[in-house]
Amino acid sequence: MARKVSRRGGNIVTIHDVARHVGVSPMTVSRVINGEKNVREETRQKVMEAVEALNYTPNLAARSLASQDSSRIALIYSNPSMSFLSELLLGILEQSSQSGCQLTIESCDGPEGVADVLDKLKATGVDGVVLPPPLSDSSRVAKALKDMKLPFVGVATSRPSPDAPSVSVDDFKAAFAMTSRLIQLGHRRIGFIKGNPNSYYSQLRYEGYVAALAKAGLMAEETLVGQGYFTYRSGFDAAETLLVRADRPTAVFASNDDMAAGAVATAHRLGLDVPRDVTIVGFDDTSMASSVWPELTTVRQPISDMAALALKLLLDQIKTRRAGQTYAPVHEIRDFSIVERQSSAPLGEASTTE
Amino acid sequence: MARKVSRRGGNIVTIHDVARHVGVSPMTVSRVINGEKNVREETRQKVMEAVEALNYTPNLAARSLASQDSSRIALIYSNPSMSFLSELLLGILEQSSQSGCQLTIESCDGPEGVADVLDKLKATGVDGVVLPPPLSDSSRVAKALKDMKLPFVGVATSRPSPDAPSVSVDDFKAAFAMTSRLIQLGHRRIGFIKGNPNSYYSQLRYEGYVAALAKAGLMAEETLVGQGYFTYRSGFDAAETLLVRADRPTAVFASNDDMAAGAVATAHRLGLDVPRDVTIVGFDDTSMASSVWPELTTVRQPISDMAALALKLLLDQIKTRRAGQTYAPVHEIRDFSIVERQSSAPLGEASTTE
DNA sequence: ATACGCATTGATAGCGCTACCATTTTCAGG
DNA sequence: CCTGAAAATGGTAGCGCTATCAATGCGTAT
Repeated sequence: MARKVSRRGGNIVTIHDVARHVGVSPMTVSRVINGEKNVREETRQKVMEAVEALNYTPNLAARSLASQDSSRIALIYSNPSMSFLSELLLGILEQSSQSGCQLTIESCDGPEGVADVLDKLKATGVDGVVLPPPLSDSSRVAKALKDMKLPFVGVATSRPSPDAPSVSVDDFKAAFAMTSRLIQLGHRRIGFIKGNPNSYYSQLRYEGYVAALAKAGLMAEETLVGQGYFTYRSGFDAAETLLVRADRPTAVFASNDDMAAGAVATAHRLGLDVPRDVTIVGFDDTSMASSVWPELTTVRQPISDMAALALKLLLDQIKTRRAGQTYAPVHEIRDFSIVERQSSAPLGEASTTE
Repeated sequence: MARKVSRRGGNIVTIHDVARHVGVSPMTVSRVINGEKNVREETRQKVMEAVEALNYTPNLAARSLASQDSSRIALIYSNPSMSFLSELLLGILEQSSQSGCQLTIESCDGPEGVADVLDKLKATGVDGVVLPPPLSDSSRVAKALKDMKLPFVGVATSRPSPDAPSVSVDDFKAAFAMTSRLIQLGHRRIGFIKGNPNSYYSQLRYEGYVAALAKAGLMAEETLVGQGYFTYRSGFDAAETLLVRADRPTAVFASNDDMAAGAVATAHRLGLDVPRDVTIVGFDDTSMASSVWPELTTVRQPISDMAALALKLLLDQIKTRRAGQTYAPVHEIRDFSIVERQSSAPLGEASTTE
């Protein structure tokens, strides 16, 4: 009998082919590719080589069907800072295609709108939910999810729910580090633009700023702090108050990139050069940061990684729950970093670029 | 024997349950949910009702395993205007989860870098590729894909490959429409900021602008046209040349949103109010358009829909090819629309908002 | 040497769905 | 009423993988 021709493109290589090639059972191959123990090192090696040689890639559909772990997970977002969202999607997509889970993306209008989405999801049947900010910060949403007994995970939350895992950076520490960096650059009058007062992480960022100033023996002057709402426009407006003053700050730390970009626009409008006349820095390192000019110095969160990890945690949680065990939520903290671009400069230094 | 408890969350409903409920065979149910003919109307009705009643949703993993149509498709992007990308992702994701195909996202550095990515993909085995701009415009990439006999689809291409399907808007017509709108608002001196000269759609947008002017009996003055490269910075710079002149244009049409945002920044820097002193409009309606202030009037492309459709076309193509038939590429044109926000105003009108 | 425990491997039986072919039903025309 | 073809439906056999448990091999305590 002739070998059946696969209808799949080129990928006719199955686990059986690999098994035959090595001379073991498919089961052993399965164990190797899933990284289980109880496989002799020698065997593992041989299988690995065969996988490499035959260019085998597991069929995710078959895998999730067989292992019954195909989960439907939903990502619910509101107030999409698109740039944040896209990075998030990138990370989550990668992970989901690796884990072979079905992703649904839903949007809603703020924490209030979540209820509707949840109802809809309940009808279609989801197994878990990923919550980016600002939803991840809402205890109301957390409660709703908990009531539905739906596992979820928060991404970039500063106030993680005690019931659900989360992945975030240390907002306080990050804001502290950025502020310290500005001080190190020689700045003493450092302005700050707060984010939405409802957000806990907004609060943390502010506290980090204050703490860094304090450590350097500086005081957080109220007149140097503006209130924003994480939008470009709010940064634009808040910056005006800060920058029209004669004794304006030499540096402004906006607590997200959108507001920093708005602040830069205001600086320009007031005839101030950035960074020559004023240093402006942001937070998040969304695509906004590198698409405006001058490109923003900012605090980078590894959003994509965080999202991937979050999904993994969620899947773990679901698995654990299905096994009937109780899940102890873990709260992962990722490292941030400070990316220095063209919007910041040491105090008093004449010019930087061109 | 006790009913086996499913390990899946809530979704224990299988095609068998539905079949039993109606009193038909699973096969019939399968036919109904896949919209095949050869099912009596009466039967179809009953099955539909049962599906509804039991809240059945097909298991995609099982489906794609059984039907052998699980395709791996890759989205390759370069020069990610993140905002564009994220909209694209949203659309493609939705479609892919419906179609049960595996998505991989790959990035590369311009058309030159595609070769490497392609090699990698070839190794892991993909069945098709989705190409957003600017890659979708590159005949070099198209050729490489064709040589590999790898099906692909272009999103937002103005110069579709004769061998592959594509989805796009009519860039010429859109630019024509926007320019006409500016004329209708009373503007006569209308500047234009071109995009990257390598992009064909950039060319088309420019031609649309010129044609609209011509139709209104206006001439496209060379001094009113700036050269940009689709980046914020390039719009920022190009706008300066246009706007410092005493006889500056009263409106500037930048051929994408990033450049328009850059132009707005320049206008502000020069002490011009937008839109009071100058109207500035963009193209694409990416998130950039609504995150800057004033929010940009722009040409909206339904990116998300286009991406979803593109994926569908790609999957069709793959299916057709597998069936051994020849595929005649279709080129879909989607409708654009003009979204008027705060960055445009009728000529001479004192103020608009606040 | 015998037995026991542990690490390693293999055989079997599906996961939920659909392709394929066999079977039954339906209904026109004779 | 019969015949034959088309329409409608059902039965069977996997898709590629993994859970489960049985079987093997090996080292060590008895």
